[in-house]
Parts: sequence; C-alpha cells; structure tokens
Amino acid sequence: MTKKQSLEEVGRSLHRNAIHLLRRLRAEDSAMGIGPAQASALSVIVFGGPLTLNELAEAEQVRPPTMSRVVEALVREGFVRREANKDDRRSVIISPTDKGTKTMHEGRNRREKRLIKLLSKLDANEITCLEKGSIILSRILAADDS
Amino acid sequence: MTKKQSLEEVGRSLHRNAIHLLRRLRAEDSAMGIGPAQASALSVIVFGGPLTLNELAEAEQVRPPTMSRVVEALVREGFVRREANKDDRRSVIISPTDKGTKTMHEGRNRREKRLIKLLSKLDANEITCLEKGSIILSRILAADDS
DNA sequence: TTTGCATACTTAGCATAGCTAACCGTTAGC
DNA sequence: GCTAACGGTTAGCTATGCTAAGTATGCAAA
Repeated sequence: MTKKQSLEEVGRSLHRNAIHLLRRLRAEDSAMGIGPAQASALSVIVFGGPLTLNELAEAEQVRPPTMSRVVEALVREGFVRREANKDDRRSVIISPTDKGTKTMHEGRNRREKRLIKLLSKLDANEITCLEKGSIILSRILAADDS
Repeated sequence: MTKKQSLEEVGRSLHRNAIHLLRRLRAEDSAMGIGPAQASALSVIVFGGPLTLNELAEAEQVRPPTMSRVVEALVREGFVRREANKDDRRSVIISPTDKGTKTMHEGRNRREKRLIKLLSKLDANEITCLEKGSIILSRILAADDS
C-alpha cells in the first residue's frame, strides 16, 4: 500500500469515528437541558474565563451572528451574563453565572462518565494507543492555520 | 496517575479533537453543495451499497424521520434513488445514482486532500498510531449499544 | 377469512444552529 | 469632524435533530 492510500484510509476512518463519537456524546449534553453548541460555548466561557463575543465566536469557529444567538439562549437560561466593556463600548464581555459554572461541571462529569464507560472496555495498551493518537491529532489541528 | 484519571484525560482530549476535526472538514463537505448529514448519508449509500431507510438511519444513528428527510433532499438533488422493495412493499431501497457516486468520489477526494494535507506532516510511526487509535475507537463505538 | 397488532416509512410541527446581508452604535484615522 | 472600520445584533434562509401521529403493508391468531 502506498503512503497516500494509507493516509486516505486513516483520514476516512478518523472522520467517521469523530462523527459517531460526537453523536454519542450529544445525548449527555442534552441531558444538561441545552444543545451541543450551547454546551460547547458554555464550556469555553466557564473554563476559559470571561471573553468577548468575537473571541468566543473565533474559539468556536462560528460566525458572530451564530454565536450571538447561542449566547442569547445561554443568557435567557441564566447560564451566562453579558456585561458592557468599559474600554470599548462596542464590545460585550461574557461571563459565567454561578448556575452556569455549576451546570457545566456537572455536564462535564456526565459526559466524561459516558466516555469512561466506553473506554473502560480497553486494556492499558489500547488506552495508550488512543492517547497517543489524540495527542498527534491535536498537534496537527493546532498547527493547521487555514 | 490512576487509571480513571487517565481515562478522563484521554476522553476529554478525544472529545475536543473530534469537535475541531469535524469543524475543519465541514467546509469541504459544503463545497460539494450538500450539508454534513447528507454527505455522511451519501457516503454510506455509495460505499455501503443499496440499503433500506431504517438500515441507513441506524448506520447514521439518527431517527427514521430525520433520515427520511435527508434522503428526500438527496433524491431532490438527484444523488440517490428510492425504489420499491419487491419482498416487502413497506420498505424502500435507496441506491446511489451515477451523479451521486461521481459527486461522492469527488467530495471524498476533496475532504481527503484536506485530511492528507493535515496528516502528511506526520511520519509513518505517527500514522500507525493514529490508525490504531481510530480502529480501537470504531470498535468500542460499534460495541456500545446504548 | 378477517381482525387486529406490528413494522416501515412519511408527514407535520417544533427547536437548535449554521450562514449571509443589512443594520446600529462606537472607535479610530485622516 | 468626516469617514471608514469594527463589534455586535437583527432578519431571514437552510439544514438537521426530535416526537407524535398518520398511512400502507405484512403477519398471526381467532
């Protein structure tokens, strides 16, 4: 097998598995009572500290209008706060509320329990394999700038 | 580090990377002129041979009404065909058209070029690592029945 | 045979999330 | 101070997820 064919197969496999893994975990997100985009954004807000809407949109790789609506839903549910930025009154600072922080930690636990349940069928060697693979993936994703 | 902590870390890492990988590839799917759910379903139809709507829904892990609408869109665009099943006239056999097959191969090429561009920074050993990890992932996802 | 339940799929209706275009208020550069 | 750029929102479209309910077919038991 040529190197290119091998790359194609690995890529295809990664793609399908990423899709299915996320579909599996989505159920846990929705147990939090919020959709996947809201859950992911709330995670960034809770664990990544207060930030502006544009920063959040960039972190989540969506357009500002999309993020604006996601934040609106999170505000409506009381998970986050919008505050005026004193330095630049055009922009908005988004911070987690106590409820948002608490919910996110619970949600993360639930999602991770699900993952742990999946992963616990593996032996130590297989875990190491997955771990290495994931690290490699994160490295090439971070290095990719397009 | 305990085994549980290790599992948590691997799980979190996998989750994050799956999200980012898919966001990166979404642009290539939409270059085909169809959304991600349609692209994924078309892939199964083209490479997995003719199959019924229920089989397709199960393969994609969505409910039948969702898949029914996805197939409807694919039929409207001329990518797939719905045919009566002679053996059981309740069910429908979904097959790719020539256009669907051609488009899927092109789309796959485009998506894979993107992936290959990402993966080609790696050496053979790292590719092997990713490959093993992906295979392990697919195995536990397939084995998980909840 | 017919009656009645189960199965395969569709339709209707709702919510979330993605996008672009167009708008408003603020800031900054000339 | 005028104008261009920027941060964010609003409006409106599409895609995709769901449940509930409807239709047509198949199967099995009375």
